[in-house]
Amino acid sequence: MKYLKPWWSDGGGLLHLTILLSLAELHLDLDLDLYLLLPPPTRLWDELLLASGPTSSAYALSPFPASGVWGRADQLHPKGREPDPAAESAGRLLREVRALGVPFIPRTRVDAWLVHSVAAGDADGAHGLLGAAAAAASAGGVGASVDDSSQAAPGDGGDPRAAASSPLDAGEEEKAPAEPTAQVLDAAASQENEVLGERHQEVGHSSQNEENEQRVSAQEKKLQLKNEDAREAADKPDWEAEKTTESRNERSLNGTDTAFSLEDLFQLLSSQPENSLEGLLLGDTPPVSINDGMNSTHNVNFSQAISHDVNLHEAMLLCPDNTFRRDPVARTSQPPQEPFLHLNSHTNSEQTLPGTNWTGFLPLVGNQIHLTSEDLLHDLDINIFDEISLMSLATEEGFDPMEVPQLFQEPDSDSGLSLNSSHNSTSVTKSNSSHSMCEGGATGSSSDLESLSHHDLEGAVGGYYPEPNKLCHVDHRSDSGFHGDFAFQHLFHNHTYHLQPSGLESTSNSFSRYGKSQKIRGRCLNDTDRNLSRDERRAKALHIPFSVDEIVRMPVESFNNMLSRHYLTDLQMSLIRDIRRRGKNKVAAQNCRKRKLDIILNLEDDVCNLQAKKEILKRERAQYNKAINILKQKLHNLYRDIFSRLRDDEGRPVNPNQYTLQCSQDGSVLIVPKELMAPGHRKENQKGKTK
DNA sequence: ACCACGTGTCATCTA
DNA sequence: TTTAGATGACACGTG
Repeated sequence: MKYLKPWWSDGGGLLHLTILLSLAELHLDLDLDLYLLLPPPTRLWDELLLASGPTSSAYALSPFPASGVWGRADQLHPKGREPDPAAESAGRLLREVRALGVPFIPRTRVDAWLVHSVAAGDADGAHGLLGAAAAAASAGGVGASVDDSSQAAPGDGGDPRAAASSPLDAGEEEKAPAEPTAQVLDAAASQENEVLGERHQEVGHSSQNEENEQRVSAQEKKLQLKNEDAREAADKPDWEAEKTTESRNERSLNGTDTAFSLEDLFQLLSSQPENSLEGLLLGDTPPVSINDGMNSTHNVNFSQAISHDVNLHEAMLLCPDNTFRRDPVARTSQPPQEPFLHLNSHTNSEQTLPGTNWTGFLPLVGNQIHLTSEDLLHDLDINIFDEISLMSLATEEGFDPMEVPQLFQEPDSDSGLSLNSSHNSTSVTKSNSSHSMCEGGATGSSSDLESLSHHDLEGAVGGYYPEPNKLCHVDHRSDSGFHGDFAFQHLFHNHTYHLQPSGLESTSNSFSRYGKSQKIRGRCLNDTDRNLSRDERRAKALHIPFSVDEIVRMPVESFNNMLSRHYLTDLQMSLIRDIRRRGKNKVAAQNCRKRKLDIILNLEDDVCNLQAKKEILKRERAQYNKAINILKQKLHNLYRDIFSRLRDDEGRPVNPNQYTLQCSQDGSVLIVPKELMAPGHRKENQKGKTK
């Protein structure tokens, strides 16, 4: 899992769309629909392209005509390629939509979106982005898929309406004509359900109103059932509730799920009076009957809905005319064309800021999106959201790194991180809890940050609740409602970096904490986070502006210069130094072990070589001994032969026991009596006797 | 459950 | 004296 963080500054308003991209999917899924709003070319593009690979169908629709960059993401590479007609068509559509102020939403096959921050007082800008994004998504052709766009674009002459007819729209949507841009604008103007009826009249589908009513009724039933499930889950212990959730997930995957869905939320939103979103978010709204389009209706409290994992994006994408529906059959039949929106209710707390009228854009989206059970498969890792929230802070204006440790502070570290959007029993974004969610009561807590809080960040300055406008979070887990400070009560645990004077922790503590974090990491982190080292996640959490690799590998001078060039808090500085120390030591330990291993291997080789030499020497020794014995035997035989032939002066045989043979330097051989072979005199005696 | 191995980390030593 | 590197020891994960 890897997330990219596009941004878009719209007329002074700043809105962050933090996107979680399953880059693994990018690699695996050739039918990926990826539309991003990014100001290319940026490093993000490189990352995206690098991650997505040449086979992915990532599209980028730049909201900036001035950038002149439109087209497929892989064609937006700084190297520069010719944009394909489909992308140009989509770009023209987007420009038109943007010029008309129609909402636009990037249709992205992502694990999750996070509408992070909308600058206060710039509601128009925010609406422009979000609305435009929604419109683009509704246009379908823009966000459908590469194939879709490429099929529609070449001949449409840039007509956005052509692109607006999404092949993805299946079922009832296929009955409805493609919604032209003008109608998108109408949808933008319509912020209440009643407007939707007008829109349907315009398109000549008055009968849809009746259908809508039927769907509303069905959704009401559905939500009623869901509320019952929620109540049941609330009464059950955690593990049982979890089982219930899993069971529900399974049902959802089978297409029979009646879990609270996007349309539920959207209907709820649409049914709310204008400017009531804030009230909704505060959880002070009465239950609303919602039809899920599947013959069930539910009374849903908005706070409950939010807490039940309803994504704001999802809400944005919902069609207020209730034409939105889920079509598992169509999804399975056309998997590549299915919109793949994994949505979560991570909203920016700034939505409650004055001047940000979220209700203005939410109902603007007059698009039809049918969620698929596949959507539910893509869980959102809570850790990512944790980090997204933090990273988003870093990009916002007025971000103070000093706040980071304070952000980590949370009164109840065991309450579980509520970023676990998929842990609620009625989550529409069903998550695969097997790999993204923690088990147990503290489910959803970010192991990453939890490791920080529980293991490394303890003792840091705290007691501070982050400013609401700095965070974006919805507690999907809470069944108790949607409180005004919901976004901050569960977002951060005691995620504080433990700063000691030495920057180090005692061995025992660090060991125990390390072990705990390892366990938590293994249980809670998704694949990407699991691949991240602890320091990497720490650095990410503290917004260290350097990569761990840089910190570790950088030469000392460069490292010091780097530290001096950037304003870093003591906390960050301490973490950086710790990261560098640990990284260096890690490399040193690896080198040391490698050396040790090499030494051992060399010694083993030496032992083998020496043993081989020893064997050779043994064999040589044996051979030499054998040769010596042969020579001795020969010499002995020679002696016997010589003495057998020797005769004394009287002609008698010479006794070899009494005489011996001596070779002189001149080659002559002497016969010397043994008793005369005294040291120092033998030579002379021998010579004299021989003579 | 036990063991071997690899790895990260810390404390300490060394150049 | 400071510092980066080396290394022993410990804890943990994994097969």
